[in-house]
Amino acid sequence: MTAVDLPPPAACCTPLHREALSAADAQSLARTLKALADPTRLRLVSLVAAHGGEACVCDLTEPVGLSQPTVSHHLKVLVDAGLMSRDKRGVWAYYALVPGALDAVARVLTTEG
Amino acid sequence: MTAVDLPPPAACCTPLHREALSAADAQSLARTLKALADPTRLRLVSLVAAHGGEACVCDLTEPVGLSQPTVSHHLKVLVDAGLMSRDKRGVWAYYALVPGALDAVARVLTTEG
DNA sequence: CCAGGACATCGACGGTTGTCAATGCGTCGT
DNA sequence: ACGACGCATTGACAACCGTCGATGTCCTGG
Repeated sequence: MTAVDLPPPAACCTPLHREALSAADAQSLARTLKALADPTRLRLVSLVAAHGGEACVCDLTEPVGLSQPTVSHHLKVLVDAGLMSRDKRGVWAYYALVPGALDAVARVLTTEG
Repeated sequence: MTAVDLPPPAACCTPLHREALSAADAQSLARTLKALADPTRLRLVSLVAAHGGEACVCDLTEPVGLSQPTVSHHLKVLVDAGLMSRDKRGVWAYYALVPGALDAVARVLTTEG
């Protein structure tokens, strides 16, 4: 894996309701949204947030009721999308929300103002 | 199609960063996000918004560069997700954003405040 | 009534995705 | 040094998704 497909920041730029999205921007935003568009990953995000902003895989496997490899896979998707960060400390890998990443997505979707 | 899987309003309820999402809420929100997590559908949304809030299929087919059945399919997905509305007037079918639907999604994702 | 246009639906096909069991890799006690 | 633990990676498989061409349906104009 060459990490060639790193998304820019997260869901950069365009307000979505002001001007027609370019094909490239649409693809970039879609990649971020696709990372969120899964019940398991949404639960992982909210579990991490409710767990004090940080949690290791072992904290998450049981609540979501899936196998450890599957949870690891989902967390990797979230990290690759720039929504979460991974910090390996000793034997444990701590996952945390990237501050502002979700808000950036929300801002693109907002049509108010 | 029995329209059995109508999503509640759109992406109801839970703030996502306050409490752990229930499995049901996660599934509901994921369904809405999945409707948005496609480059073509994002462009359709922004095209409709930039087109004065309303557009017919014939206005959208050429800008996205896809076949008419494909565009119709994507629009149906957006309508089923509660993000767009369809109004058939004569021969044409006019699609419009459901006011507040995108903002509801954005509000769930926001972690500020 | 008939021809044509706008849109929806159907059937099919390739690519992607979510899941698991099995396995590999570091790290910590003992 | 060795075994146990936490996590990542791999390979496989079923289910789903985006796309198209072909066809069906409804409205309009002549």
